[in-house]
Amino acid sequence: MFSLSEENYLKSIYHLEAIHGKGISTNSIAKKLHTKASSVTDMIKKLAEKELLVYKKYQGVSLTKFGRKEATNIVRKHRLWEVFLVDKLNFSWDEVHDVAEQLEHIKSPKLIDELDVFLGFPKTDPHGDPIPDKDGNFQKIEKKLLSTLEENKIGICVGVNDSSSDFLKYLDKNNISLGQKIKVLSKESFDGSLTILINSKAITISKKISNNIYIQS
Amino acid sequence: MFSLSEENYLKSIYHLEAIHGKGISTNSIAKKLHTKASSVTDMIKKLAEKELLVYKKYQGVSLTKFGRKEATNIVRKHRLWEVFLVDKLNFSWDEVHDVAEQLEHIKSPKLIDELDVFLGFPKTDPHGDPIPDKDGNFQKIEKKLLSTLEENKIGICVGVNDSSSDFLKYLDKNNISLGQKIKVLSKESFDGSLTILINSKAITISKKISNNIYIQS
DNA sequence: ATAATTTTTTAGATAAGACTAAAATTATTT
DNA sequence: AAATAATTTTAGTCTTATCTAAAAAATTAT
Repeated sequence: MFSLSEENYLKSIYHLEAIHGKGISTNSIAKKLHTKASSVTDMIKKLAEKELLVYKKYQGVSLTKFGRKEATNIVRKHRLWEVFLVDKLNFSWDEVHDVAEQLEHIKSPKLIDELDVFLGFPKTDPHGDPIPDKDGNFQKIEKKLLSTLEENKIGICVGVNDSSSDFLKYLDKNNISLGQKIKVLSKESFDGSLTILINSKAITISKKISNNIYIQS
Repeated sequence: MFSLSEENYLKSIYHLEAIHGKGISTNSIAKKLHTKASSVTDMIKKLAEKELLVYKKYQGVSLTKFGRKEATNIVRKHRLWEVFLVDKLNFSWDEVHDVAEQLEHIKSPKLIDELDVFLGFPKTDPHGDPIPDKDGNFQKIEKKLLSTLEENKIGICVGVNDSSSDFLKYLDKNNISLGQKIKVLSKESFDGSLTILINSKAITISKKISNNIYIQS
């Protein structure tokens, strides 16, 4: 069993590896966890001791197989709870993160497996992210950034890159949700902004927005 | 917001007050929490500082109105989660305690109120204990110990005094569950053991058992 | 009413996890 | 290749919640 803090480090390193590959820097972990580099050094020593990751001074860390398994399980729990909150308790997708952040640390294998059954073995969470099964396996979702879609092409929104409440509320306001069809009407080369068609209504979104929406085309 | 430890102290003192009235001793709290008296003294000083309870050296403690409100809310959360586990996730009544003990500390008013809605505003938990509503009110359940029932009288099981897994499993084995009709066939005055009728089958139970079963008659 | 016992509190120590400040190492410039 | 900058680690401190051992107060027994 690992402490709440240890689990949060594991999860952060897992997410960082998903983006940057192996060899995660002390500073990047500190930034992600809103903590100080010195605190990170202390903790990664402990996690290395427990064989959850490999650490060499000044060289960053990489999760071991064991560490990745533990991290995946935390992600599984987080995402299943998110589905529960949205599907059963009327939470909207911008409200689930903080609560799931707490629920993911509850220790009970039966709880999470029964929750999985109860929810009907969902494959993705409310933001389109894949949910690992009991064994840690999950399907990679085919997706690309809306910002890479060409003019006059159509895509289906399948995920978001930013799960902050602010961003999600912006999407709600503009009727952008998972499964939504999006057509790129035009692309402004100067600032990368897009004019897109949603439910036969044209709106213009900034590059920053289109860089945080995943689509399938 | 209170820490996990603070919440556990509040809850324990709340339960002790329900049995023994005001003025809970340091030692009894220590026993309940499996901790040492000196640790309790430290903590109750802190809780008194926060006006959750009243404390005078060597005199024990009593919850303030504020402290009781907080404690009641933790109990509400614990019991609602127990209902969730049994009704929705196929837990049996002897499996819920440890998990609910963790879940009760999740901080999200929306979570618990939506859970209440989702469960259909249950009035009692799987052990027959009342669930406080949002405002902390709950109905007192009319009940007495099975051990006080006279020969040839009939009662309905409405609760248990001991929620340990061992005791609950014993009840399962003997088909004693909430709502079960129980008739006292005979009472042995020497050791207080009872012979009772359950589903037209007679069994004999010890005084210790009958002292932990609540009935309505 | 005094002695013995039990309970409670105080004092000082420990572990986890965070912090600041300074030192060590690595990376980047010029 | 040396100087500067950035990153990482170390050393020492703090807080929370625990503990043990000893002192103080309250209770019980003689």
